[in-house]
Amino acid sequence: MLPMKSRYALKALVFLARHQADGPVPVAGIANAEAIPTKFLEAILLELRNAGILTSRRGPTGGYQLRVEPKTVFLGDVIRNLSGPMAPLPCLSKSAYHRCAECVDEATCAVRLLMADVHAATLRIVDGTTLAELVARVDAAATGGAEGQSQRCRPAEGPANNDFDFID
Amino acid sequence: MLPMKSRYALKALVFLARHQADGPVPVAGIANAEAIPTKFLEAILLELRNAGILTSRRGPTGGYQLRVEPKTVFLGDVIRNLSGPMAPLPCLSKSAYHRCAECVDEATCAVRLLMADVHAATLRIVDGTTLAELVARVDAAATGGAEGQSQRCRPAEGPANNDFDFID
DNA sequence: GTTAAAACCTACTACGCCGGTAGGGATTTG
DNA sequence: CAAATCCCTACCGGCGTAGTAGGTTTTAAC
Repeated sequence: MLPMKSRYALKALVFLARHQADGPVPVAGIANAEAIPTKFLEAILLELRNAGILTSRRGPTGGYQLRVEPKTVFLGDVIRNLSGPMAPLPCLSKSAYHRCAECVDEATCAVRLLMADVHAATLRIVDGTTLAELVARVDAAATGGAEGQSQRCRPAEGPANNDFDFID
Repeated sequence: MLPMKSRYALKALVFLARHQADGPVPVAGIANAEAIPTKFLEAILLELRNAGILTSRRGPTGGYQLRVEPKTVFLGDVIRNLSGPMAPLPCLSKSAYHRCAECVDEATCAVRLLMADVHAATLRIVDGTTLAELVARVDAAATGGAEGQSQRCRPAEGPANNDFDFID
């Protein structure tokens, strides 16, 4: 499960990308629009600011706004900053690697071999998509309707087979 | 993070696939070989038996063994049986769907659009790989050494670009 | 038929993390 | 100065994870 922190952060960033021209937006404004607990969002935006993604201004007419262009914000970095590394196994994390206690031989660990692929696939998506691309995709989903649903952030690799119907 | 339950289960299944010819294997044997807490593994194997993947025999010379062929065991089902649905958002789960409370419009939810791709990519791997394929891959990693590392469970789709170096 | 090995079952628990809340302090505008 | 806003520290309840404890039942071997 993607933690609420990261979910709220992504929503707020999309919102801020939309309102780039409006100058600083106060926390309460975003919280109301996106149905996010205000105080919680406050802490989240602070972290995004410390991560260099947002700038803030205090006092009346203050608020938060994007510090950098949406096309330079990689969503993987957003998630990582707020919720830490997303490796499915400690031995697959580069930033927080540590050996699995129970692992007899890491090189031939079946779990690791499997999850390495999952991890790589996840990273390819979240680190291969920018905030700008995500906003564009939301727009496509809103205006395009059905055609927005089948659209992807990146052109699908290989044969475009959306024909799997797995359960979860 | 993949829960320990699923990790242990995968390890045990690989072990059992290797020892298919030996008849029933007692829990303690697997636990010792794979460095898994015996009582915990006991509960896990019981669940796998209830899921129809293993059979058991009681008494001396008893133990667990695979009920079905390794190539019919999909790893996604193993994880799902032990740790529940693996959707990154409740609104992406088919088996346990429920609407996100904070989501204003599901069809245009940015978080959902992004995570849907992640989810699909994950399912393609875990539901597209069988126990038999995983065993084969462990073998390749063990004997082949370096060439085993770059090998995938399935032929890579599209251009084989392993050239991303993301952090987590 | 006794012993022992194993599966099976129920209950309990310690710990950490997640998702907040509370309350105030600092800064800036009007 | 007043008010709006960001900023900071501290706290907390609930839940899930990763086990442990302690038995009962079945079955094979002697």
